[in-house]
Amino acid sequence: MANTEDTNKFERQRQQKLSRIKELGIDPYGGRYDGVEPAKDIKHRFKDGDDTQQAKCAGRIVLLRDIGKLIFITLRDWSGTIQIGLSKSQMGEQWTLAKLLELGDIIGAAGRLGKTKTGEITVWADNVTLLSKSLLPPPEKFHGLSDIDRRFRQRYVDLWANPEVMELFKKRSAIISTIREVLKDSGFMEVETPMMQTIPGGAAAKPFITHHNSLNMDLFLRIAPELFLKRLLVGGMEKVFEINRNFRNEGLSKQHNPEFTMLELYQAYADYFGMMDLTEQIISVLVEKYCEGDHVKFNDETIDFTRPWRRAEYAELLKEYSGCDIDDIASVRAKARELGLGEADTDDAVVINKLFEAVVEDNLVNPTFVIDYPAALCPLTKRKKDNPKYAERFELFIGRMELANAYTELNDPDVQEDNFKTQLRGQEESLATMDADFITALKYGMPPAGGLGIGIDRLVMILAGALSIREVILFPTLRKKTSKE
RNA sequence: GGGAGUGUAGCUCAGCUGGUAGAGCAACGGCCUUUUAAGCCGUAGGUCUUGGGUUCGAGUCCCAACACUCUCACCA
Repeated sequence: MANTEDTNKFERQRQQKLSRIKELGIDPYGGRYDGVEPAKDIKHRFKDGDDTQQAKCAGRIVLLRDIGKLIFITLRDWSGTIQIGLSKSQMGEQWTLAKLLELGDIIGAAGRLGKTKTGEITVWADNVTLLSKSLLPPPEKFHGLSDIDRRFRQRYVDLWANPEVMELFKKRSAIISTIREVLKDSGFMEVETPMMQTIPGGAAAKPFITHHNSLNMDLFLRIAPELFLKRLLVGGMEKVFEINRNFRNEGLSKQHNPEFTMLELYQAYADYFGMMDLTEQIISVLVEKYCEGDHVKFNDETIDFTRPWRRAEYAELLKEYSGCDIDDIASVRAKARELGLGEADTDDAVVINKLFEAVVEDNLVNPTFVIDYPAALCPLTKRKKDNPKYAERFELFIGRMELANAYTELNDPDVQEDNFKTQLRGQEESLATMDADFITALKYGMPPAGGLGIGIDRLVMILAGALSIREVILFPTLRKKTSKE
């Protein structure tokens, strides 16, 4: 791998160039460089035929064509690329430096803006500044860096060697900004609640444990912000949201990273139908803004975002895809057994849900709100008034992935306390660990409310066409490198 | 944790049924003032992930370890 003795021979060669540059009295690591214009803007403002135009830019050398007394450089900055032309006759003393430049170096260049014979907009530099000498060889110029492990470990190389990666993360950032705008325009306030909690609650997941020295106590990295955001409802914040990390100590997959970004929001006096409308609205805005049309390609399929999105009852979908009636628990168990889902010593609700996950979820390509979950699976959710077997909850599926989860929040402290005490068999982690202070908060009175969680990483995957969650997280969780370096 | 696959030059990859390692790019030395993955001539670069084994002989076959990928399990 990298950084072995073999690599060092390349590094040594570059070190020698570094020495020669220093001997010329040039600082190889530059400094402040003012007045730089993005490459994209330079190209955009270029007017053909006007040879009085000047330009100044800075970036990394990604291609270099040395034709003797003339050097063409493709410079990449944050906005794109632009060609720099260096000619011996125009550069004078700086020609020595020009000949020492190589792939990967970061330079600044200023001079006349013009075109070459072949029509390429070019900055004919009369001044070149070395801003940072690169000491390691860059990846292959055409294929870029494709070793997937190295791409994630050395994202700093991936980002400039593979421009589409940079574009993806710009898009991610823009998506999150848009979400914030939409919510703020709707009167929501952004808040931050503890990432380190003494009781990990709000979801069924194994937490990471850490320790605080001077308090001498264990803390848990949060698996969800839910119980704190609801405390804010009690406090009188009527529309709150948080976009931040959750941590779950579970397996990794194309859809699971141990730390992932969630939007959670709570709206007083709303319910899960209100959350459905809001979800559809937010995501539709994003599709409109960041996708071409409302039919989005994802994983060789087309997702149809045309509104309104399908709303289907949990029981109805279970019937549709498994043939089982949710109330006929014997047939549900039989089917689960048939599929090898392990239903012994497991509560009915858990078996039903295992079957649902095995049979239904993988079919939901177009946006689908699955509504009215079995109440036993939803300890933090208000039950349906007309049918208390079910809870006022939905999950949104897109592209066979669970993207959002929402419900009418339970605000009855007595029911909540009972739910906390109920432990379902077959479910390793309790859905809701007893949090006495949360019950106390509810006893002061929490307004009826709708709550919504949207998995931001998965949403970005859909909108950007990324098939793995690690493609949309800058530094995904990886195994520690033990061998070599 | 189970299963499948992959690991060869700095990078991207070839290497058939076992006979002692190749290309392109990058590098190094030349030539070249309008190139576009520039071109041409030349040079150098490898404990074929690691450790065992089979064999006269292993990049190639077998076993094990390590890493990565996919997949199943796990997973609001």
